[in-house]
Amino acid sequence: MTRKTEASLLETVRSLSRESVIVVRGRVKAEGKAPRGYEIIPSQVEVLDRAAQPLPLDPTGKVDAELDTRLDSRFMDLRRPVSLAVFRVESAVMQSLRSYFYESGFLEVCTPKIVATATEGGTALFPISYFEREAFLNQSPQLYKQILMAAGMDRVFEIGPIFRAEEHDTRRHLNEAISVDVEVSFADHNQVMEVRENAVSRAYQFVADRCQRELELLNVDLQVPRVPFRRVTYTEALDLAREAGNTTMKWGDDIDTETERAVGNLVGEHYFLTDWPSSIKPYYTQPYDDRPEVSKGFDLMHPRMELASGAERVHDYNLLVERIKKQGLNPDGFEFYLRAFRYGMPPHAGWGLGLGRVVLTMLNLDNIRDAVLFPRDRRRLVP
RNA sequence: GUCCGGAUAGUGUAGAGGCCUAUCAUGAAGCCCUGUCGAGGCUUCGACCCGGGUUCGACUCCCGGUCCGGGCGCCA
Repeated sequence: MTRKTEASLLETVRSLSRESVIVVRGRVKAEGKAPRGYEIIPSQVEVLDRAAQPLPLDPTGKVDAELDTRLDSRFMDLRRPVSLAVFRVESAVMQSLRSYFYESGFLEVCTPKIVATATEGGTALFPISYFEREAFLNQSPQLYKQILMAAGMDRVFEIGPIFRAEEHDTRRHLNEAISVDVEVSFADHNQVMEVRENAVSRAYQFVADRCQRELELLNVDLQVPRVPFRRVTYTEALDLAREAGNTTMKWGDDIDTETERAVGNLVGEHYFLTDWPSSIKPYYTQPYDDRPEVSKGFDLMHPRMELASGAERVHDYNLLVERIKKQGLNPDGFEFYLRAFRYGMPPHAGWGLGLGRVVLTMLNLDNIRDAVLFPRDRRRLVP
């Protein structure tokens, strides 16, 4: 290397701003003093793109940035290894879930996210303008998964977005989320609970095997939950919370945050909350034959929060119509859905799992926004 | 929605009526030093969210707004 080329190289390197994109050509040389044990003796340095200054946050992690600052400049935030690690883990979780479903004979499906009416009742939907009509963003693939059961697609799964226009403002809610949804024909609630605990346990194992560097960066000592997960009935959960003096709930109330947390602390690991009162579960949840006030609905719980809900579904047309009416909804609005129940609908069961919450609880993150690349909440619509 | 807390250089922070010409770190510019480190040293640059009020004097206190964080609610 001549002195002249060395001088021009030095000038190029000296003039570089931090985070500029370059190509270095040169000889790789072992060097004990270098941080990674080798150095590149450059013969050519090419500047592909010069980074502007100052940077919106410090990508080396030397100086912290608040979540809001990080989300405003997510592209820069993700250059921090700890931030990127979360999404490497998320990708591994999705890979594990997909491979598990494919191995188990599931079909992956895509259901529409633009829907005609607020058919499911209850939760608030985002209205959108659809040519000359009003339409909505779907809050769940629920009805479409069930229609596919009538189509003979006996085992389906979907990983896709769901939208909820609720004005909640917490560390565990977003207005757009990714839902992992499963529906299985000729299965009851117990069988799909097994699918779910296996899916979650395998995802943990996959991450433990494949993401050691990420877990280390994130300072997570990952415990793979063992199957079967504990089953706790709604009634037992209430009793547990009462004994601990941590609830004011009555049987039939929806479980509040305080009770949920109390039971989570007592159980201390993933568990299923089963046998919910029929009155607080949606119309498509199958009641027990011998005690219709109790349903075959279940939630998958992490000690910190709910991860997923599911149920054996009502497959009898008449019962379904009756339950829709009982919940104060108009069956006319459900015609596209109810039609699928008239010409031979197998019994079926399924569930939906919040991907962000799985990652959040797996990595013990503080805020769901940390587990989503570009989160959408009450106030944040960009980036 | 509601309650509590907060907003200071690009980023993260200290300061709680006059000690503020506002602290420290990081960063940027420059100089010096140096086979390795998040290198080091010195110099310089860069900030009090907005509007009103109280006061001789407001970054600091009061009122309103905006935005942020947390709890609860809502989340079939």
